[in-house]
Amino acid sequence: MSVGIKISLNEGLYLRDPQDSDLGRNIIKYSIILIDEFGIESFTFKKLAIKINSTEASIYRYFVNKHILFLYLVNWYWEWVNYLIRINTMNITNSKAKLGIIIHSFVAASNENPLVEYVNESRLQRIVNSEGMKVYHTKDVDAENSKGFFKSYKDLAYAVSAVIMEVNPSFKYPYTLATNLFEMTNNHIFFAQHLPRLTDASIVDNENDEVENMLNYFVEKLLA
Amino acid sequence: MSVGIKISLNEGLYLRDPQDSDLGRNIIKYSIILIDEFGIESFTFKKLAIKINSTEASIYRYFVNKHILFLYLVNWYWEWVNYLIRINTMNITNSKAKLGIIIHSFVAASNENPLVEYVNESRLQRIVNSEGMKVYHTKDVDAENSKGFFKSYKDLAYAVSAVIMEVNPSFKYPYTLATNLFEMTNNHIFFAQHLPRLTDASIVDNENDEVENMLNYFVEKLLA
DNA sequence: CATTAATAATAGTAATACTATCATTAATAA
DNA sequence: TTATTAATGATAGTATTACTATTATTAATG
Repeated sequence: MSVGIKISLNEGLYLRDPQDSDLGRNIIKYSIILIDEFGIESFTFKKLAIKINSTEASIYRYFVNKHILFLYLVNWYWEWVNYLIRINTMNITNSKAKLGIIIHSFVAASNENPLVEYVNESRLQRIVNSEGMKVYHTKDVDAENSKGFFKSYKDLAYAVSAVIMEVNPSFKYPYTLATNLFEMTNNHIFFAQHLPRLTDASIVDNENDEVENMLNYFVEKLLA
Repeated sequence: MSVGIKISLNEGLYLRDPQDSDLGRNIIKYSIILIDEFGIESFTFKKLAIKINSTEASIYRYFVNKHILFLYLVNWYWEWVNYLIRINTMNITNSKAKLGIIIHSFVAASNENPLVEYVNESRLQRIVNSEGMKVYHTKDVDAENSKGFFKSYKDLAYAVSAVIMEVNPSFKYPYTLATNLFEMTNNHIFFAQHLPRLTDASIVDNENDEVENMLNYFVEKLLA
C-alpha cells in the first residue's frame, strides 16, 4: 500500500478498486502513459495488457470498458485539482489571491508534489488538457451523470464559483466563469501547442505562464 | 444540382466531392442525422450505408474514414457560420453591434435560412455544440493542420478577432476571446441541457437566449 | 451504340471490444 | 499445515468495426 492520500472516487467507476492492488495500480500507471503517448482513440485494453504483461480479461475485472477507465482518470484529475485548491487556498484570506491560486492550479497542476507514485501528474494533465472534454461530450452523459460520474467536476465548479462570489458577490455567472476558466486552460494550452492561430498565448520553455496571465486578465476584467 | 451557394471546403477532406452527386449529398444528409441521433462514436459507415440503401465501399469512395467525414461536416459548419457573419454584418458600421451579431450567429445559427436542402442546420449545430471539439482534439492535429483542415476555424477566429479589435484596439487577447466565444457557446448550450450545475444558463423553450445574454455580458466586460 | 464512370454486390481480412472457461498462484482462515 | 477462496493468467471464441479488393450492373456521355 502506497503512502499518501488515497483519492476517493465514485465507486461506480470501477469494478474492483485499482488503488488496492499491484495490477490495479499498473493499469492506472500505464494507461496514463499509453493514452498520453498515443491518444485515447488508439488506446486499447489489449495494448495495455501487453504493456503490463497481463491480459485483457484481467483489465476487464477492474473497468467495464476503456471509456470508463478514461473517465476514472479524468475524475482522478478533477479530484486532485480540487485537493490542490483546497490545501493551497486554506490559509489565504484574500479572495482575489485565492482565485489566482486556483488559476495557477489549473495551469500548473503537474508541478505540484505527486500524491501517489503510480500517477504521473504531468502526463495526466496533458491528457486532460488535450482530450479530457471527450469524457462528457457523449450520448451517455445523462445516464452517467445520474450515476454521479461527473460529481468531481461539479464540486470543482462549485468551489471555484464560491471564490468568484467572494471576489464579486454581484457577479451573475459564477459557474459559467468557473468552468470556463478550467476549459480555457485546457483549450489554450492545447491551442498554443497545436493550433497557435486560435489563441494569443504561446508556450515558452514548456511553461504556461502566458496562459496563466491571460486567465488572470480575464478574471480581473470580468469581476471588476 | 441544388440551388444556392456551394460551400467550398478543403479538397483534401474528400476523395470525390459529395456535393456533386445524389449519393454524396445523401451521405452528408444522413450522416448528420445519424450522428445527431446516436453520436459520433456509434456512427459507422456500415450503418450509414444501410440507412441510405448503399454500401460501405461506395461511401469509402467519398471519404477516407469517418473521422474525415466528421471533419468535413464540422468544416461545413465553420464555413457556414463564417458566411452568416459576413452577410449579416455586411452593412453594419457599429463594431459593438457587429459583435452582437456574431454572438447571435454562434448561438442561433440554425435559425437562419438553410443554404442547401440536404444539410439540416439545426442538427448540424447540435452536433457541433456537443461533439465538434473532438475533431481537433486528436493525435493527428498537427498532420491535419498542416494540410489546412482547420483553416475554416482559423478564418472564423480571424474574422471575429478583427471585430474585437475594432471594438477595443488595445485588447490583448483577440484570438483567445474569439475562439472562447465559439467554444463557450458550444459548451454552455451543452451544459445547460446535460450538466446544468456546470453553467448559469438554462435553455427555455429550446431557445438559447440566456447563453447569448451571458456571452454578450462577458464581451461587454472584457472589452470595456 | 460503344465507352466510361459511378455505384452496387459480394467477399474477405485484421483489429477491436468484448465474454467465457479453466488453470494456476497467492493470501488467509481454520 | 492444509483447505478454502480470491485474484490473476492463459486461452479461446464471437460480433462488430474498419477497412480493401473484385466483379457485376447501371447510368451518363460522346
